[in-house]
Amino acid sequence: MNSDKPASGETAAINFIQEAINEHNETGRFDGRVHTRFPPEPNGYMHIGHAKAFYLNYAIAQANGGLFNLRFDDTNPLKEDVEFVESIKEDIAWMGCDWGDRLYFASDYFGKLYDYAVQLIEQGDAYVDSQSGDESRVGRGTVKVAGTNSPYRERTVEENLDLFARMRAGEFADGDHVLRAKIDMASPNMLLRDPILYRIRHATHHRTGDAWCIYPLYDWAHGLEDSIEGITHSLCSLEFDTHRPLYDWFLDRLGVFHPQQIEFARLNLTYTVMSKRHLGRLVEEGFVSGWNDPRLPTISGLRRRGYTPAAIREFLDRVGVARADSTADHALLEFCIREELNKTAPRRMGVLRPLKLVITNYDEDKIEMIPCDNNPEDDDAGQREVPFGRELWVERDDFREDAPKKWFRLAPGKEVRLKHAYFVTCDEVVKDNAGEVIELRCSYDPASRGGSSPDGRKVRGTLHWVSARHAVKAEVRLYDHLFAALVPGADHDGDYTRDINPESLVKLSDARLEPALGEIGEGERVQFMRHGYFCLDSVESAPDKPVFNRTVGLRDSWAKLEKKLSKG
RNA sequence: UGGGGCGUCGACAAGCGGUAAGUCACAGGUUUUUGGUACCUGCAUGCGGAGGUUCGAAUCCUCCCGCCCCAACCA
Repeated sequence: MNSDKPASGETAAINFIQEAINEHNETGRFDGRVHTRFPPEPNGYMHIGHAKAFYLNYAIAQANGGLFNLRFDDTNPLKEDVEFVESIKEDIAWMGCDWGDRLYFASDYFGKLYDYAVQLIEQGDAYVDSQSGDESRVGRGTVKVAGTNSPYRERTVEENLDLFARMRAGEFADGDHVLRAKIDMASPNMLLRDPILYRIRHATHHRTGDAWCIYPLYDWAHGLEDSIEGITHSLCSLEFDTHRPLYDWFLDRLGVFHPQQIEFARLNLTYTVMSKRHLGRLVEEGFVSGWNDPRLPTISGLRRRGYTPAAIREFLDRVGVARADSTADHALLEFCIREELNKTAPRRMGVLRPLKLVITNYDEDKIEMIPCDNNPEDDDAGQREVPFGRELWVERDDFREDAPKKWFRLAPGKEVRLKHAYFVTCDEVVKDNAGEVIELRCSYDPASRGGSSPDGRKVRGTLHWVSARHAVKAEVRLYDHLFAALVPGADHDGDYTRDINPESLVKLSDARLEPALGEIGEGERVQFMRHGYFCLDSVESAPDKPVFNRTVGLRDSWAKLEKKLSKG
């Protein structure tokens, strides 16, 4: 499960979509063929909710020996841009979803779509409407009141053909006319009240330039895009359920290949927001540093944070696919990345908030190279040698002047184990004028080298450490939920920015790391022992000033225990 | 004149008339040179509610309640 590509057996347990496919295979509806697609609009960055959609499409195709297309649904030149095309491709590929040579654009079908529209007009199934936007809005009625027919609804086929050709030729201004399907203005399904197929937009398209000044709308274009590509199963999110009758109507009227649209519930996650619009606002208003801010659920953010494609896929597999609105627990995502990194990430020692520890009975100039296991979970990971000397950095949080109950770590007079090295006992606490502890003076037991004593005495606490003389200085960034609320905005009338967690990013600029961490490469993931999993920040890290991101912390049962003790 | 979708443990989610899987979370314990990991145990007499059909109902029927989506020339 650690490869970049999903294993074939990895795909999720059978779900209702696979059941539908099984049924189609039995009846021979698609001749046993399974062909899916992911149709993003290039107007923003991909987030983990999109990942659910494209991974589902990809996995379903894989599981059935089928094909998966990537198709950009670029029918609205006002909102779309090539910048997004590239980032979307990068994110989908990174997730291991391979579209082979099947990269398509809805804009490639503009000519065919136009011809189909002409066919519809000729059949008497579409007409040019010349009402203003306001008029047609009023005419559509409301959810409880039937709409009324447009005064232009009964134009002749010839007139419609002429007007439509002139729309395409650029004879009219934006908004002068639209092409509408002639369905039923009284339908209880609002979408069937003569939906608009084309609007006039004198805008330059990022791919077709100025070749067109009329652009198709989603409902008209989407089913045909699927049909043209021979898609068998058109998977989309729940809100398109009411669009399905329209999807079917166009395909039936045109008599073309007819894929099956199937809707599933989109992914929501606790402690975050998940829509391009909401994420975009966070970026634009500076609540985060960009679309790839490590606190965002964007694919680029998760990547920068240190998440792996396999862990995200595992998460998606565990969440499953169903039709009920749901909000997955963010803790499950964290579980998945911990599960993988525990098995794969080399262990290293890093002191985040340094406190000097001096071993008074250790020779001033002596340096020992201490062999340390790279990963107790992986027998093949081997060992590395870490320099040890008289002056060390240890974690400030690992010392308490007044040790609480069940405290296993450093305190005056207490003995602890320095991981892989020696037992040390805290003899003296040195403070500055302000009363701040600035140094611990300890003595070590030379017989305890390697971390165990020949007399067999037990030491409960094991601490990580870094030789002061060899330490690499670095900045470390600790991340927490971007929002403090389970469902951001729920208690503030939807204004999720009011639930922003002020401590979602903590920068520690004075961390001291073992030498091996000075040579780590981008994309490598390590465990800082007793802290969590970290990687180099791909944006702001520099060779002379490394910056590490915490992907996720280790479980901290001491923190829980202490909380309980202080309450009890 | 409204239409559509959905309600099974704190969160996901199996279940498809034969007597409530699993995972995360949570709680307790064992092991431990990471208070990590691993392992063990516990966690729905109950399936939104009320009736009904049946030997038997989360599964079928009826009514009710709740939540989500639809009135962009967005997707």
